[in-house]
Amino acid sequence: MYEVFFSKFNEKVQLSESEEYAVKQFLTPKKLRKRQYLLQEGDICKTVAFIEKGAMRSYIVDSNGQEHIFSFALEGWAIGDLSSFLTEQISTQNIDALENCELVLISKYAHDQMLISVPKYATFFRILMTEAYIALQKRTLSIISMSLDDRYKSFIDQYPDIVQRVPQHMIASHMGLSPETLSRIRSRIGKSQ
Amino acid sequence: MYEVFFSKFNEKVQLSESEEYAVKQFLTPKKLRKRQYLLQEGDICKTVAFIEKGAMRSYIVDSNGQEHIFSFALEGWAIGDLSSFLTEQISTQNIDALENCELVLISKYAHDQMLISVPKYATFFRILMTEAYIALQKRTLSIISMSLDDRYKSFIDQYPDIVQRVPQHMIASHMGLSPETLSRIRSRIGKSQ
DNA sequence: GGTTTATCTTGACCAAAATCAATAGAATTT
DNA sequence: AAATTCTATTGATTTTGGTCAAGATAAACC
Repeated sequence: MYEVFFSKFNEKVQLSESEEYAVKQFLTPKKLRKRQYLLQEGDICKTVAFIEKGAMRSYIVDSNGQEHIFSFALEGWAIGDLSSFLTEQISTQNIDALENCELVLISKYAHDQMLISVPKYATFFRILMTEAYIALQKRTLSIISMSLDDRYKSFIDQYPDIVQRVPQHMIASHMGLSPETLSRIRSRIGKSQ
Repeated sequence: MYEVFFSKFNEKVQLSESEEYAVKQFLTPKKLRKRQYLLQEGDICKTVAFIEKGAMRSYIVDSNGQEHIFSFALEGWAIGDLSSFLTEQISTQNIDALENCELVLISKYAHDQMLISVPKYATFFRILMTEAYIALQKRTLSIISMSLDDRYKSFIDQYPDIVQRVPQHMIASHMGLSPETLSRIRSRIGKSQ
């Protein structure tokens, strides 16, 4: 149990047996069926979810009722509304399962406790946070500086597994485009993948 | 010296006198004249800069030679190419001063040392990192889901000081727009500010 | 197995932003 | 003080992506 989680953890910060045991006490397993919600807007994000198996997404709904996907997450990734989780304010995001999922949940209480009592958790969290920031920075740079064709090419290059497992119109939504436009981009660049 | 830096630090994590002294040993003051570079693309980002006074920006240049501003930073903010800083790979970003600046520099060596020897620095860095991520997430959400008018309104609302101190065409660049389009947005919404 | 629903593509048309160009006022430089 | 550079606005035109609509295929559901 928790194989993917601890393999990721040990890849970033090496844990001893006893440390691993200590962390384990704070974790909760959870299964989610496809289309089930982990978080709905208006609620407070009470847990961060680490994905052992499956695929999830987070999205917001704008004033016209249109969905906009903020992020995808596959095995080995974490998902949650960090802003709501840390401040305990209500969230504007929705998070649901794109496939049946096996998750490892970390509650706010568990998170706060581990930050205090398991120094390596603080390190692990800092590293994940930094990596997430760098990835988001890269995405922002590509939005403000690249052509749509290049943005899509770089996306399939960086996340081929997402392209394979997620419907195309959701990738369009993630890029801030209409499905029709993404379809035309693909035909322009030769439907690679 | 370092007033703004330590006031920010203590706001996030309270330091004792001796801890403050320990941190001080790792800091380097630096003044930059307007238009001077802190980092040029092709170089490795060797320091993170904390701004005591002045204004800076980071930007990338695309394949057509066009500049795209990634971020602004004023007093109390930090700036640097985190990806290059942490991995010690060459940077694609340029960082320069928009006004004469007084900076506090933290080198990679100082950063690594403090992470090990000053636990509260690790906490401080984790908190800054988390806040930066949340801000960038908010920006990304606004890009994929809001109208340009609303994005600009929310920008002047959130960063009135930047709007006042930075030329309009740079704000257009930061939003990924042409200067003409931003000018037209302003005339549409009534030139607020 | 057959129906319904989801997904993707393509075309026609429309709306929005980019580009090109000209102007004018501010701010810097010399 | 004059000249130069930077900045912002406005108009005309072009380009790009969005919207609407129809059709085709594939997948999920009963």
